[in-house]
Order: sequence, then C-alpha cells, then structure tokens
Amino acid sequence: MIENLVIVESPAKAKTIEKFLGEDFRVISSFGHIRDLAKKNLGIDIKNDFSPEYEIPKEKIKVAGDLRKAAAESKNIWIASDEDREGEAIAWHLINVLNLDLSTTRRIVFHEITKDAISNAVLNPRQVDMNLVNSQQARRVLDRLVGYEISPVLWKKVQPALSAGRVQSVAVRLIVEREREIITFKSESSFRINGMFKIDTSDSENNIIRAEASKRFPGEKDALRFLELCSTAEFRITGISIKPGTKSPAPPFTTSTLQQEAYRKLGFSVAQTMAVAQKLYEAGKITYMRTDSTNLSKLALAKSREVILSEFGEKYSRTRQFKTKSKGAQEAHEAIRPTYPDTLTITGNQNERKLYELIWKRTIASQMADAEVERTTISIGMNNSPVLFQAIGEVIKFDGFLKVYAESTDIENNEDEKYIIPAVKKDMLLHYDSISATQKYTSPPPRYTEASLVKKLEELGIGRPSTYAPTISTIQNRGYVLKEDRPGEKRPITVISLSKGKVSTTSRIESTGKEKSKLFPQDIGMIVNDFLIENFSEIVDYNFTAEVEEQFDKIAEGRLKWTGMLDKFYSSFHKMVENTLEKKDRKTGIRILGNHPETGEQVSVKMGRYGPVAQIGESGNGTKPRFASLGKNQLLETINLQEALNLFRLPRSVGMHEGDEMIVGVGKFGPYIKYKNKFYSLKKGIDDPYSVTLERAIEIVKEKSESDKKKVLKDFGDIRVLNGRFGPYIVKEKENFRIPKGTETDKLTKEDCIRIIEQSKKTRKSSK
DNA sequence: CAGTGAGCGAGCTTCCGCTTGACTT
Repeated sequence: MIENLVIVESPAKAKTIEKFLGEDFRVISSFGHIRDLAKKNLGIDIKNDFSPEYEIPKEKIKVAGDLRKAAAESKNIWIASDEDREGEAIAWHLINVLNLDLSTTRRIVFHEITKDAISNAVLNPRQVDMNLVNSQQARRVLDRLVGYEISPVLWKKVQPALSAGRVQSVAVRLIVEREREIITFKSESSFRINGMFKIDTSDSENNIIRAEASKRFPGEKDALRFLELCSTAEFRITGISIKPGTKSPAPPFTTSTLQQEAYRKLGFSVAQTMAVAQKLYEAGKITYMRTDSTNLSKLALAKSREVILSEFGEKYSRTRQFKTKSKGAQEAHEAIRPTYPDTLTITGNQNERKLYELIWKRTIASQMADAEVERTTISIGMNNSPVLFQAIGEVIKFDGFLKVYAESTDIENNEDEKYIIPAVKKDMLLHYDSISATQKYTSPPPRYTEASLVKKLEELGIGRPSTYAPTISTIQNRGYVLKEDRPGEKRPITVISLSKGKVSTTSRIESTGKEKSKLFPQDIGMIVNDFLIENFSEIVDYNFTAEVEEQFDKIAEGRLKWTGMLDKFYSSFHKMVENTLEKKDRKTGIRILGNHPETGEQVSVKMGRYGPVAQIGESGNGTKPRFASLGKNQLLETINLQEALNLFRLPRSVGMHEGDEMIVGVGKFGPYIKYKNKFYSLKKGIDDPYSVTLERAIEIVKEKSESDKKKVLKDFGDIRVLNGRFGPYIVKEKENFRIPKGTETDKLTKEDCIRIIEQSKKTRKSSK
C-alpha cells in the first residue's frame, strides 16, 4: 500500500517532484488529458442539453490502466494537475475515470516546483471547482461543434478532407488578407537625401557628420534641383540636442516569444523550437516550455541575482517582476527559464546549447539594470533652403542588460545607422563632402513567418501555447498555406550625387521582394477563407475567440450556465450551417478571364479536382473544353488572360535529335524535357520551358547522361554501386543498402556487395 | 516521378488543448 499518490500532468514534472517529497509519496503522470469527446461522431447529445459523450482514446488506455492500478494501491490521492481551465478538467476526468473516493481525494495546485511550494500545496487541499470544469466543457464542446459542423460543409461545397476551426480558420484569414494587401499595394518612390559633411577639426579620424535631409523629394527633377541648391549653399549647425534615455530589458520568455526569438536569432521553425525545448525540459535544464506567463519564481529571482552579482557586479542587478500582458493568459506555469540560472552553458547537441543559451541570456537580462544611452541630434541648416539635415547619434553610457541580451525585431533592413557624432558647436560652418539623392521605394506589408503569425495570434488571444506549433502545421498540411522561399526581383533605381560642385546621375540595380521561410496562401486557402467569410462571418471574426472567452470566464465564476451559453450559441450557429448547405452553390473560385483571341472561346480559371486549372471553352453543346494546370506561384486570383493562354503552349516539341523528338513540358516536379521516354529536368532559374531551344535541350540531356555515368561506381549487372547525395550506396532491384563505415568502396567486389545486402536485410528484419 | 478535368457512389475526411512516445525513413 502506498501512503500518498500524487498525479501530475507531465512525467518530467513527476520525476522532479518525487525527489522533493518523502518516501511516503509516489508521483505519477496522466500525460495530459486522459479522456475526450468521442472521436468518430459529434460526441455531443445536442438535444439532451449538450451532454458530452466522453471516451478514453486508444493511445490513453494504457495510461488509464496504470493510473487505476496505482490509485487502487494508494491510501490518499492528490490530484496536482495545472491550475487552469484544462487542468481542472483533467482533475475531474481523473476522478471519474479512476472512480476515486472523494473523501480521500484532494485537489492541490502549485505554481513553482520547489519544496516549499509543494509542501504548502499539500497543506491546502481543496475540492474540484465544477464551475471551472464547466467552462472547459463549454470550450471543448464549442470547438467540436464549430469544427465538426463546418468541416463537412466544406467537403460538400468546396473539396473533401478540408477543415475549419475557431483557431486555424483565423490563422488562414490573417495570411490571406495580408496577401491581398500585398497584391493591391502600389509601390511609390521618392528620393532620400543623405549628406556627408566635414568639420574643421584636428581629429582627422572623426571629422565627418552623416546626416539625412528631413524631407524626401517626390521626383527626380525635384531632387536634382535640390542638389543644385546644395552645391552653392552654406551649411551651418543650427541646433544640438543631447537627451539622455534608458532602455529596459524584455520580459523572460513565454512560448510565443521564445518561438519568435528562436526564429529571428537562430532560424528555428516553430516546431523545431518546441522539439528542442522539450528535450531541454526533459533533461531538467529548463522549466516548462508551454506557458503564457512571464512570472519568475522567488527562487529564480534570487538565483539570477546571485549570478548577476558574481558575473557582472552589483550595479548590473535589478530584480524585476513582469506582468503578463497577453490576452486570455492562464498563467499555470512560470516563464521559460533555466532551471538553474547558475548553469551558464550545458552539454547537449548544438541546437540544444544554442537554445539554452538564448533562454539563459533572456532570463538573466530580464533581471539586469536598464541601459543608459545618450541620444544626440544635430540639425544642419542651409542659407538658401528651409530644408534641414539631421544627424542622429547614440552613445551607450551604461550598457546594463545589453551586456547580455538585445531583443531582435522583425524589420529586416534597418537602415538607421547610429554612430558617434564628432564634437560640434552651434553655428559652426560645415562644408559638404558629398550629398546624394537615392530613389527609395515604399514596401508592401511583410508576409507572415511562422513566428510572426504566432505573435499575431497571441495578440488576438487566439490559440494556446500548446497549440501554436500544431496549428501552423495543420494549415500547411491542409494545403491552405505554403512555407517557402522566393528569389525576388531586380529593379533599377536612380541615384543622383553631388561631389566637388558637380551633379551626376547614375542608375543602380537593387533587389526587392526576396522572401525566406514566409507563409504564402494557396488557392484552396483563399477559396475556403472567402467561403467562411461569406457564410460564417461570426466564427472567423478576429474577435470571436475573445467574445466566447468572456463567456467562459463568466461560467468559471459561476455567473453563467454552460449549457445555456452553448444553447444560445448553437441555435444561431446551426442556422448558418443549414442555410449554407441548403442555399449555397459549390465554390470553385472561378474567374472568367476573357475570350480566346482566335477561336473566341471563353477562357476561365477555377479550382479543379486536382488543383487549380485554366480552361478554354465550355462543356456542353458537343464541345469538349481543354484544360491546363496553373503553374507554381500563379494564383487564381491574379492570373491574367495572356498567362492563362500561355499554359496551353506546353507540352511542346522543340525539335528532333538523333531521330527522336524532344518534348518540353511542366510536370509534378517542375519543367522537364522528355526524350527517348526518359525525363530530364530543366535547370531552375536558368531555363524557361516556353523559350528553351533545341540546342539547349540537347545540352541538358548530355549533361545529365554524363553525370549519371559518374554516378555509377561499380556495375555488376543486377547489383550496382552508386554515388548518391550521402556518398556511395548499393542498389539491387530498386532497393538501396548502406555500405558499412570504413569500407573501401573502390575495392568492393560483387561478393562483398552480396554479403552487405544479406547482412543489412537481417538487421532490418530483427529491428521489426 | 513528369496525370489527370465521365459519372456514380460507398466510405472516409474534421475541431482545440493537455501531454509524450511509437511509428517509419
């Protein structure tokens, strides 16, 4: 018989706590929720007051069994799931699933994993809070109703296997709307004036002031006229302002800010960040990584202070507690921090070390003094124009937390250079060294990255720390959005320079629109989004979650009945579902682009069975329309008649080579040449399938055949040794086999290969 | 590996939030 059994949500937490509690305590974990709505059906008896049908999912049957067994062997049971809506529901489900006796079962909570906090919790047990449980049930049932009633509407009216939900559909909406802002954005240019001014000083190292005119000039002529004015102007310092300022450290990490900074500083995807953090957590290196709180425990504050005192000294220390600002935060955990702040570096793989270092720096910096800066602004006036030049310099007087950590921003090309301005006096005369007017284009709003999308969702109070990464996976898995890089385009810009009294104009090339790991909406995402906005506007409204959260809070406070809340929501929601099923046609995103210039047939684009297609002609009256798939990066929404007609030029013959025809087309894997029934890919970014010539096609085929020859190291007929991406390997009947390390590949015989194949077949079987 | 766009219909798809392995490559 075990005296005391404590049940927590996470096994890593169970392990830690067991160490704190004496021998009378056994600590085990429920691995999160152990029961959920029935997976197959709706799982809700709507007519019977939304009575939920709960079941233990297949993968939780073993856990539930283990828990039951442990409970039966224990005298007292302490349920220590997290202190939030979900945690309270877990406690309630545990009591039901394990058939616990309420007289010997106690609900306890603690916010930090320290001996004090846990002992304190054990001294203050309470009952399960049914109001809080009911607010979770309302949340769960509402999400099921939304997801399981709207998704089938999409299957009928748009395409099978699609999905909609309170969180994912808003995430897609954000991305689609941002793309449309980019599509309609009209870039404008103006001329930015930068001047380099010399001062007379004995210091030849630091005698240049870099300044920008406070005004931009709309056109080239205006800029030219201004530079001509500059060539004869007298420049004089008209103002000097020196202002002290301070900078404060950012709060310690939550899930969302960790994901953002790991992306910006380390280039991690959201899922990668969570996987690495999970490893660190399981190894006991950091606290829990799914949290919305910026709170640090007293112990962490004290330890961080000790570290700062010994590493940097007293004046760098400033203990702070941050208020969590995000909407709907439940604060069941601490901020993400090092378990032991005095551990500066850890062992582990490179990513683990990098992420740990980031967390350590952010935590320590949050407990450090403000940085003190001095911002100097110098104004330079002209005697023949009211335009002022301004130089802004910044000097760090005391680095404070910046010694350890500076937060990154999403703005990519921050051109505001801050530097030390030489000492100057008011009314001092200056002469220009050079002045230039550079054409600058305005940029469209940026596309979302995974991390910036998480940031936006958090601001809107949509989704939870445990779901940010899965939500981003879902919208990519459904094909609504695609994460990819785009090369960008070149464009000419005009630069006018004034030097030694002469004005000259040159043209330069700048690249624009280059994208790295950005989220691009796909046609199906845009169609589904528009369909949802037309028919379920309330659900995809950015405020929907915030509004229902308010009601969940009321339920938690006992001021609203959860089934009543659901009834009110469902009666209007279900009407939307029925109305859409009854009255709305299929949505294909069809656009009629015009008529074929020769035949006059209608040309249109739409979402077809296998993806977006262009179509010439209409079906019916005996004619069969022709179809062609849209190319990559073409959208139904933006493709024009000419581009659509172009799609029908492929596949095309480029000519004959040694008696066989060469055909160029675009397939599943991009543009290709088909020759003698074999396929050769066109070079990305070099060859264009519409314009590639016979000569070039022959060249590509030759190149590929030659590199294929190099690929074959040994040829024993049915067994071959090939050189692949990861080095040499053996191929037999389309099966690949690894060559053991240390083998000299050039000495391999057919017998060696047979032995390797048999050996690896054995190990494959034994591992199964 | 390099397509498809006839039509019918059975059977399937799907949510959000808690938590980790168990899978395959």
